[in-house]
Amino acid sequence: MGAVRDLERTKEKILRAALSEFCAKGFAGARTAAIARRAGVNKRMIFYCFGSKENLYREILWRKIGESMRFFESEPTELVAALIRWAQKWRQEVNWIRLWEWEALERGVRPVVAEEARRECVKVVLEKLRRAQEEGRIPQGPDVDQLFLALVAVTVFPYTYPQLARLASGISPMSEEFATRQMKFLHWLGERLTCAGFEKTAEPNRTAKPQRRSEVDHTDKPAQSPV
Amino acid sequence: MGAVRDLERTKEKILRAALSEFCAKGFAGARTAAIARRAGVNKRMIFYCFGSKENLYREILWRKIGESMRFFESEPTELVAALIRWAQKWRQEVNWIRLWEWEALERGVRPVVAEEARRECVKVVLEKLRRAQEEGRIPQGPDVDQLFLALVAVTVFPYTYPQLARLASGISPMSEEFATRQMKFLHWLGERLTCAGFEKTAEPNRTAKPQRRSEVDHTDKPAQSPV
DNA sequence: CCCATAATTAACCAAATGGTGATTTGCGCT
DNA sequence: AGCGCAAATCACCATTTGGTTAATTATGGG
Repeated sequence: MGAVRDLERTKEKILRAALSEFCAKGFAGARTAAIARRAGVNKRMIFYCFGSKENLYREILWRKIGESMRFFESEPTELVAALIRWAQKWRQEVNWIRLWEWEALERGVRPVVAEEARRECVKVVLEKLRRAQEEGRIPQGPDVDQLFLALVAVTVFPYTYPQLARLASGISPMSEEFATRQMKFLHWLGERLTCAGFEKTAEPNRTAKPQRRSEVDHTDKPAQSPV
Repeated sequence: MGAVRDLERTKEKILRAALSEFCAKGFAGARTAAIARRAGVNKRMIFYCFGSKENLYREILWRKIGESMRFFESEPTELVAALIRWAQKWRQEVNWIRLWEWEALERGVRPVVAEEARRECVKVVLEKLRRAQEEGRIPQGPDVDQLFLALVAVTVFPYTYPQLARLASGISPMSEEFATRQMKFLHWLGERLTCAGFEKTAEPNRTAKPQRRSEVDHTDKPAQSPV
């Protein structure tokens, strides 16, 4: 086995360990010694491989951002489906959310890494929403920007503030039970947002017309419906 | 002026400075030396007054939680109004949001301080929602827990992830422009959520609930329970 | 005015931190 | 076998950290 004295392998081990550590403690709170211990590697190797704690952090952000971009690119256009899909994604990627959150808190408004890539990623989703709006699949009323933020907000929030989610619902946001309730709510919300009277204006309209019910698979399949 | 050698005054100065520092850097990132400098006070005084960094932090949480509870108690029952009111509140209390967020990240799911007080605070709002639901002022469909989380989510999100808000909208979430757009969106959303397909039975019934103010306790124990 | 006491300060400390220089160890090659 | 070189280790550093010991200064009461 080439596992001894294999630099690539060592790098991977460090990256994996560093991801956990950064997710758990943030950049400032993370300890290089702890990363080394978790990785089962001499602390010196961190600096040998990545030069500095900062560089290591950047490297991890790059990787994670790449992943998330790939996710958004393959995301379904139908609103309820997207909501469900996102919620599931966040649930199984709490670490990524935490990383994101740490960064917002520690680093401030300007992304330290891959600003362009991120902008691109967001733009793609916004574009989809805009097209959906033009084609009448979602209401014309709201700003797509704001709508997008709201959709992400609703799905991500319980994992961003697990404390509050637990206080409100009485159970852990990581539990199956919570996920079920959330799905149910997201369905309701999605229907609300898409169905009633979006043909013309955002005028409140009494004709709550049941519309094509979106098929949602709770399993995390690719759910392809590109563009 | 009695500003010289006044312990209460000194405490206040420290608390104010510590609030900024903790909001900016979190607990781990905050530096006692920086707090002292900001407060224009000898570092030793922090420990003289509060015993430890940890205690100082707890004290601040206590105060802020008290504030937020008072806010929620006086909050309007009408949904759109509540949305608007919350959004405005968050906007002018970004520091409080940050503190909250830091805590979620650094301290984990279990509140370190005032768990009971918080639960009470959430319960009050949930109760209002439930009543609104019974009286038909908001739809019967959704779980109040989930609805509550979603409402908070939508209003708080831009300030939680200013990076993303900026990427999506192109402007700073702290700008006037953003606030305007958000208000417009919240109106739209509120209408959507309340109007279609149920009867509106307006009954301006407001019950003021007397609230016991908790005594500040430096030795607040985390109320441990294995999770 | 004096003195006990409380508020304030200065100097200091042990532990921990990110980071390095020097050294050893093992793999691949001839 | 022996050599070159990269991978891995070890011991160490300068700095920063929360926290403390002990000295100093003001204040209010007698």
